[in-house]
Amino acid sequence: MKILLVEDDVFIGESIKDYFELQGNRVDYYSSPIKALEEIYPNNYDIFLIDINMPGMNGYEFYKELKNYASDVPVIFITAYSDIDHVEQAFDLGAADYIKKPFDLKELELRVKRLVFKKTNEVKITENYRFDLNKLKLFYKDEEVELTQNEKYFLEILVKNIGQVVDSETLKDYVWDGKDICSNTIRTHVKKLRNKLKENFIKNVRGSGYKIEKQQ
Amino acid sequence: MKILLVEDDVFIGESIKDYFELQGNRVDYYSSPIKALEEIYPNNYDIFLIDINMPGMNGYEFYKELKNYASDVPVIFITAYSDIDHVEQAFDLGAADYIKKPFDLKELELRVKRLVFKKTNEVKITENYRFDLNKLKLFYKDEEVELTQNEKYFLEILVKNIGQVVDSETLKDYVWDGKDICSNTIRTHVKKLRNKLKENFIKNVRGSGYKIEKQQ
DNA sequence: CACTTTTTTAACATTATTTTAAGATTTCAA
DNA sequence: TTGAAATCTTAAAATAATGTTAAAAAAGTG
Repeated sequence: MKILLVEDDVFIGESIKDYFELQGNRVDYYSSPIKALEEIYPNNYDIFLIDINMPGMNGYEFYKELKNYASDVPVIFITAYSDIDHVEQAFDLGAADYIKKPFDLKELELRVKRLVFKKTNEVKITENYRFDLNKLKLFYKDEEVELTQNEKYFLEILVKNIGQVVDSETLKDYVWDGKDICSNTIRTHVKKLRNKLKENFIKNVRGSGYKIEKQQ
Repeated sequence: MKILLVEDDVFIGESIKDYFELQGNRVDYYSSPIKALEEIYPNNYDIFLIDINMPGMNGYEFYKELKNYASDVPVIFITAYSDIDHVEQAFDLGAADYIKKPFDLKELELRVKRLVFKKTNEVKITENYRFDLNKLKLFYKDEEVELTQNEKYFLEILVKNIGQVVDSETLKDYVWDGKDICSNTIRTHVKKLRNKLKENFIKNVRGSGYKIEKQQ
């Protein structure tokens, strides 16, 4: 799971980051929303944790920006306020949840898990293929398909967005962590991956990116 | 909005019913899940509000039944428990949300509204065709029509100005980013697009440009 | 270090899309 | 009715995106 955390109180921020990283998650922590906007690809996250009261740009405005690029990523607003108006504003913006300070980290974990692991962690790709989003493992009829690290990340982001196109900027950022790679690298990886598959469920959408078709 | 409410505590049940009915909604309230199962048609509701701890049949079991007939209706579980096992069980079942007792009715309202009035950015073009302005996808009766990049942009600008003529300067500027293209290019694209459609909703307005007629 | 595996690059092949050109058809007004 | 302008249609050329292959570079392993 990859988390974007934006919280101006560095003590709270670091605590949350440590807590989730200890459980094997990836946490990108920013204490300033402005800085975050400059550096991130919103689509790469499973969830946003955003403080509402921050200097420079408040959490609502910040989320409005993110939403343009990642309308499907759930957000939990962290707030020191408790009045219903703030809750309402949050929900109007499409918030998935909100949590009031001070809170127990365990409670935050519950709320995060509730949103992120909405569905089962195994996603059915085709009749025979399924992908385990926790263990990043691909199975063909109960038999594991051996994947390299990059292939795992590649499938992870595709499976997370199953039915939707994942563009190459998102792929670069997610699989290669923003590193500058040659234009061919993605294509070569797709080729290698396809070679390992008995059915080619990795579809290219010309001019946009790659996707896995959603089953019905 | 039509709500199914199943809650064994009659005081809470009636309060919720009154609250939502005051706002012009219809609420079918049952204090017993067994009774509810005998009388209702699950598919008639926009949302289910289900208490978890009920005598006779708990909320999870009750929802499992409903789900067979109405898998798309979102459910909010009402619970007095706060431990993770219950939350997990709820979400394994596909719960859209849960809310802990005691809660503010306004908060429940916000959570309900968020689920029921999810905003979409889909524009109806004809009886069978609709266009998603977020994802730039065209659908014919729930089936996506494959479009090339330029075709997507072309439809986007037409749909955004539905009912109005879009002149060729605007088209050039929007689809081709101002690039100098031969006078025939637009026509060829229109032709290709029309070939993909079962109904021709792209009308030419001689001397002006193209438009999509507004539905009523 | 020597070996294997994985990742990246480069060069070229293939395919899909976009654009152009040129003839056919439609439309509208004189 | 007729001619010019606009639009439609078709095919083919030009361009751009993706696919393929092999080999070099980098990373991991004992």
